[in-house]
Amino acid sequence: MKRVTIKDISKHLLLSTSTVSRALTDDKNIRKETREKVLEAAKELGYKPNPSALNLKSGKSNSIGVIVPEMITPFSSKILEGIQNVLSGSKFRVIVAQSNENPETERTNLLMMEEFRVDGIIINLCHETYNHKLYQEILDRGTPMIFFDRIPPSNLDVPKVLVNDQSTSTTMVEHLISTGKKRIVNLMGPKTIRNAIQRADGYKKALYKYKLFDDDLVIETEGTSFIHAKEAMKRLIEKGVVFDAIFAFTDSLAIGAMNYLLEKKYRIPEDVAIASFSGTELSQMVFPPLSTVEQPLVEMGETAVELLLEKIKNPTSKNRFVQLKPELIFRRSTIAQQSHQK
Amino acid sequence: MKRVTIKDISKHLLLSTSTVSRALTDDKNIRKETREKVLEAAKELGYKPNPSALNLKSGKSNSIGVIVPEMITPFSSKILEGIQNVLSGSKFRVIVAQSNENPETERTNLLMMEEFRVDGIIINLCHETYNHKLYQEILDRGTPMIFFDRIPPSNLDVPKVLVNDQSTSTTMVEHLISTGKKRIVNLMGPKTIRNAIQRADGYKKALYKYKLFDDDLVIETEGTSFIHAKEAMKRLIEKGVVFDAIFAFTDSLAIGAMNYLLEKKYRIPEDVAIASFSGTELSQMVFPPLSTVEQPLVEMGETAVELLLEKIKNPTSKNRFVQLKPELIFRRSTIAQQSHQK
DNA sequence: ATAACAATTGGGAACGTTCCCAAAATCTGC
DNA sequence: GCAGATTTTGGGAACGTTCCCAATTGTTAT
Repeated sequence: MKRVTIKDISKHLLLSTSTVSRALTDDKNIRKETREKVLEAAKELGYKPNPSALNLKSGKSNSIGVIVPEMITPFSSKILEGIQNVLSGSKFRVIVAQSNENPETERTNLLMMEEFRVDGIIINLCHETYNHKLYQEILDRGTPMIFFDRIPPSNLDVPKVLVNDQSTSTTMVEHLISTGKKRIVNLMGPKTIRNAIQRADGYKKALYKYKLFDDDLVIETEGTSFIHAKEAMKRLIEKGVVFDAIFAFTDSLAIGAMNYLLEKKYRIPEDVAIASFSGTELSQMVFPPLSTVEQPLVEMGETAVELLLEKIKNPTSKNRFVQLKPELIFRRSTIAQQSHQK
Repeated sequence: MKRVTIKDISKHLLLSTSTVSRALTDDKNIRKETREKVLEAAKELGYKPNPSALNLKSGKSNSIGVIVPEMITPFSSKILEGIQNVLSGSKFRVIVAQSNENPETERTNLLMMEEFRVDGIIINLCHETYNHKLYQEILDRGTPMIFFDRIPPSNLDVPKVLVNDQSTSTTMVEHLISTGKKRIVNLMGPKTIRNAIQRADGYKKALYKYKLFDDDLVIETEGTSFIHAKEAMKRLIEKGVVFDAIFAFTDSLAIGAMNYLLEKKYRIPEDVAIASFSGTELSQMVFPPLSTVEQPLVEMGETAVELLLEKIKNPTSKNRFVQLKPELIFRRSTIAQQSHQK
């Protein structure tokens, strides 16, 4: 299975490899007729450039690394869709790795990508601080990185894409309040995730404003899976906390909580209303469908690559911080009637 | 950001590049002390081999392409987990592409991977026949391919991994029958997917056996998303078909159908029991949780890479066809009581 | 027709490795 | 102590490309 190389073309046409290369790279220093002849022969012989040779020459791998904490929910899938949208047809390939919510795995993935000399990395962290030093090192060694969704603390000056977690959370919690709920639980994710804290802050702001805040209402989960939400709900109920609504950190947590409550014969939303934050199909796949903060995930992916391409093109460009606008979608988990449904 | 090369080491130690290379590749023709000296220097200088150079030399890219129809459900994610399990720590990198259930995109992905000279491709088809010729061409040009889950017709002699769709479906449908259901709908996927037909065959076998078959009970969906299931259910009900159970092609379809019915105030499983086929977390994320045929997805991924590595090592090895054993899990969507739940 | 210049082409180094072959160093046994 | 065998090292081609520089061809103005 010998592959056609530039040399094969040059032999076939009795031209030098330089000339063939010129034709293929659209160099101006070549006669039109020659170029056409070469392109024709290339097509006829089925020539495909050898990426490794290109990479070796240029020192660039023409590939972009994407690291995500998980792919169990459609969240990352949507982001990837956005990334592919921008990159399809370009010279860049995408290499994807999952950290499985484990900072050590994230570390391995990062080093693997760097070793592979990707032209840049797009990453959604799984722990706010654990690999902080490594990010800086990789950046210093010259690989640009873009952060989205779960971003690092602000003392790391890097391009970022995300939505305004705090103010959007406030709005969503105010919606719960507007439906008459007074005892709203914040099912927050682990504190090692920045957004969990941001969204909790937004929640608190709303509760303070309406003088509804109570420490007992805030409960932290140990992880981000629906199972962790069930555990947390169990704890909450055993503790005897009274509540009539839940604002959850993500769709998965909201779903775990909702199922636990349905099992215990609670009515949603009459007994307990549930709102979440995410933007994945999951919120529509359960019953009743969830009111949620729908983040523009595809757009987030697109934006992230664009920021990266900008950085690759011009490494000294300023680090931009793009904030996207999420949409609040009200569904039956907070509103009993059929109206208002998307 | 100049990277450390073998030449840097050789200059640093006043050795030839050949010797350094020998030390690094664990060649026996080298003095122990020399090797140690080199390895130490390599570590000290932070040497990392340049993959492109390796690839150029060997003609291999040390990467494996994985093509999946979608990543909205956790199905592909589980498969990837298995693939990563086997490959992590190996020299192979994984490149993932989604076909978005579009055979044309699948085609582009395949050609892209071939152009990138992946060492092999692991694929889950999105259409049984559309790219049939291309598979053969790629195989003929020397890139091994492994098929899993949705496989091509048997006239393509390739390694495959899957579960026994037909007989397992029969068993699951018999479970529905055993709970007293008599009008069992087969919510089958599109006929362009082999497994949809296989599972439908298994379904039919069970219904024939108990003399319960009725053409009206079989309904094809236009796609594999939960929305397609809702559409199909709407059609079915408008047609006036009476039914008391559903056997769905996948979790997503089952969920779509279930939500549609919950919305219409059907009780699950009392009015309509629902069973599906898949093995993803989705079946546990909904309420009531779904009885489903749980496929060993991680194992399926692992097996697929193993078959591929076998093929890469020995291209003329026989094409194996591995059939994995799924597990039937009975949950509340078919059994009202709390017992029997996993 | 010819010098001067522009357009086009060819030769060959370079990217970072491996590996074949030859050279050098070391080790045998007598 | 030396021929011959063996171990260890170095030189340099090769993988497929690009790109600099030089060589060739074509064009223009005198």
